[in-house]
Amino acid sequence: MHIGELARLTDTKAETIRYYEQIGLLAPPPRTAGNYRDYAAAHVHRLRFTRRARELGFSIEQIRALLALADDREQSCDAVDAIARAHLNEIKRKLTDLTALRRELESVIGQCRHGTIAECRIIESLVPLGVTHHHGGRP
Amino acid sequence: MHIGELARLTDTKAETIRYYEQIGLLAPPPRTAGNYRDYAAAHVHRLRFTRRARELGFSIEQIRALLALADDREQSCDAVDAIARAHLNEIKRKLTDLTALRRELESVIGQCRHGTIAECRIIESLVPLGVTHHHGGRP
DNA sequence: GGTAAACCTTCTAGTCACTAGAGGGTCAAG
DNA sequence: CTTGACCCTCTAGTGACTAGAAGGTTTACC
Repeated sequence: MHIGELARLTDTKAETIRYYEQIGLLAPPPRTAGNYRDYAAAHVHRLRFTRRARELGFSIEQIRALLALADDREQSCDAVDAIARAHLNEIKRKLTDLTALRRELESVIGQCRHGTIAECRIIESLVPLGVTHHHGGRP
Repeated sequence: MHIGELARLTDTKAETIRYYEQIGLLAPPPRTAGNYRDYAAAHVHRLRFTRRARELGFSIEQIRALLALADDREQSCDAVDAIARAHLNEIKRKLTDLTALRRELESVIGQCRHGTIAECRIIESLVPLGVTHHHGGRP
């Protein structure tokens, strides 16, 4: 199968597939007489795995590790579990940060009285300390 | 004041300050005889504003707009409000996505029975459709 | 056989917001 | 007069792609 069909089957752009090959995430397929990449079912499987992991937010390096583990069928599943848990912790951390951010931004926006910039509370909120504009004024 | 002191006062690396100057976010200060950047209080204010906005997740382009608005003191505050609200919506969207992600990842991890890779539910969860490995097997 | 469209190839450079490093210049203290 | 802390410019790297240029291949149709 050509790269376009693999792209369709995995919902991935052809450029991304070539990029994955370039960084060694997807094995280079054989080429046709016309130098076209010639993929087989195993590539579809591998790429679907990769894309699904990306959807779940795993990094390329994490996926590289997962792919290596997935091939060693006798090995314990614990290493996989560890990668997934590490990723989950990262997501939880981001959620905490974003939630704090939302609260803060909501508070900032809630103070808007829709007056002029000069009395804008949002702008004021963006200056952390008691630093004020001195537009030609004397300090 | 030299770039190092501005860096300390604003909790920003000197490289970042030079970067902000390069992209036109911070006005180029005058230079000393020895070609050192020579900052004044206004720069501290401006950079604090910028850094605080970055902490709140505003993009450089949003900050560029906010800075332009902040200088026009007669103008209505609504444009500022609009930028902040747009950003808040973006944050809410990310929170939704990330929450869904956490749920999904928790479910995936919860299925781990700590056996071998061959029977690993996490690995299985990473293959979206009913695509299976055929390690030499006949399809 | 000709040709046009759809597909493929490689290579390069752009995105975002910095960060790191090379290779040098300046300045104050001892 | 040298040491060390600071500063300068310029270039390249990060992650995970994405876009575009300039060309080659295949397929469908006349």
